[in-house]
Amino acid sequence: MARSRSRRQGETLSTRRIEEAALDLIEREGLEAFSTRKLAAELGCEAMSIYHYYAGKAHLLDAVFDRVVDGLPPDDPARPWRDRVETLVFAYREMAHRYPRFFPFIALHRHNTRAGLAWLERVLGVFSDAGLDTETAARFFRLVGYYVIGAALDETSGYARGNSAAEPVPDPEIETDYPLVTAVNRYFRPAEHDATFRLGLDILLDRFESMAASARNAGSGTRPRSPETGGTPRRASPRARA
Amino acid sequence: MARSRSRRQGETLSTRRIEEAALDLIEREGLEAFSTRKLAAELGCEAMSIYHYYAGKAHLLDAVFDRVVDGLPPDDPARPWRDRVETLVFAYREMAHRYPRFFPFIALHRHNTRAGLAWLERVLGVFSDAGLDTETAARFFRLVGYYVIGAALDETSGYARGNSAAEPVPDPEIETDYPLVTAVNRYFRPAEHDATFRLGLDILLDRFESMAASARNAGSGTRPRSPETGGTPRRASPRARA
DNA sequence: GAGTGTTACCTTACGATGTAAGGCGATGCC
DNA sequence: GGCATCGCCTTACATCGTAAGGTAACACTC
Repeated sequence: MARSRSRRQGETLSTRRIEEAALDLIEREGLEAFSTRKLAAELGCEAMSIYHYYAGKAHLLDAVFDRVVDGLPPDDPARPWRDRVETLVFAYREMAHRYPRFFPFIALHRHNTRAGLAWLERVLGVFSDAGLDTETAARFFRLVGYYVIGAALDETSGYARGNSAAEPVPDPEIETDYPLVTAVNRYFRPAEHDATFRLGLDILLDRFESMAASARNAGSGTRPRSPETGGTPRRASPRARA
Repeated sequence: MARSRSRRQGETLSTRRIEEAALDLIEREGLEAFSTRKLAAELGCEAMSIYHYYAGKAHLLDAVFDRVVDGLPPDDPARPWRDRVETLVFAYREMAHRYPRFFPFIALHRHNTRAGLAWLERVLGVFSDAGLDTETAARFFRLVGYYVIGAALDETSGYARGNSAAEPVPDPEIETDYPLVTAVNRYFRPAEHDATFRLGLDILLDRFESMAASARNAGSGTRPRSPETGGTPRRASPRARA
């Protein structure tokens, strides 16, 4: 019978095999096209066999999430602060590029599993070690996160996705009606992604670093006070600070 | 017959009625739970009736996308540059908060419809008017976009989504094993979103503005040269520029 | 080695989904 | 009055997640 096929081949199921096949299938066919039945076909088993290992499709995807996030690199507290952030940030971005179809799931998923929390804790550790108060570290952690996730999403899913759009505005019309879009398109090519990403990241980290520096200068011996735009960021924006 | 029910009630279908009901349903039940059948039930018609107006579900969603993006405010070229960006940026963010369940669709969707392109053109117009070269304007447009979209996604979908996670790590465990996550949680509450968002946005726009200022000072009469980290952003990051 | 559980996987079935194919009454035009 | 077009419906199908329950192979105990 087909019953013992997999066992005959020594291809017994396992969470590892299932999750790797799932990730593979997602990257090949996309997250929306991914189904337990297709996955089962790939694994040489029936769809319901997967439910022996996971309570449902969502739980399987959670496990894939964990597996990917768990693969992110560790932090090395011995190295300079900025190297540490950049290592983690670029590793995250590379992960997004390695799993572009699955990445939106990661980006929009609650990091409330152990692997997710461990990753958050790691990144928070680096921001904490920069020598600023908890609030400033927390805010920068978050806003750098906004930036990195936004960038990774846009690079992997933003322009590439052909979600549908029956009539994708003909090129000639774009050129005449949307001249700026046309002019700027040249800097949006994948070859430019690195440079653009670097630029924005540097701006954010520069500021964080200069705030840390001025906090250090300000008061040795005093509690870290709320520095520059740190403490309670003002609502009115601080125009050009030339 | 039920046939003429809708016509009796004077509730004839129309793209407008369909799209508004769709958006409403999506916001009530979520994007994934949205189906043409539920929408039809809401409209008092049959599922297939919708297909008279749209080639498919994807096209309907495209139309909803267009409708929402079309509702974004115009630009007022008479006002100061920074006010203009901020108006558009905050309007975009408010749109995300008004349609939190639909927003991920917008954020990850190609802006290749007329409404999408018009929006891009509008925002690009503001960045172009700041007085920097095309490349710098293009890069800042993009990286500010990364930031804003990342922030809006995180604020609306990031922490709120209970996508699944069978065993959501018990709080006591979080407190002992992930102390930084715990310490920092206080600054991640919705009440803090405004302040955090403002902080990051200001950092990015400050830099753009100061680059524009130094470009103006540098050469009146010369072509706008590539200023500061503009032209070809260096790979090696420019450490603390205290 | 017979009996008893447990594991690992399968079969069947159900309700939901997107949508292709085609029907049918009401309206508009000649 | 004849006929086309419009607006909406009926039916049908493939695909999806998964509930319920089965069953063969193995792991025990006695």
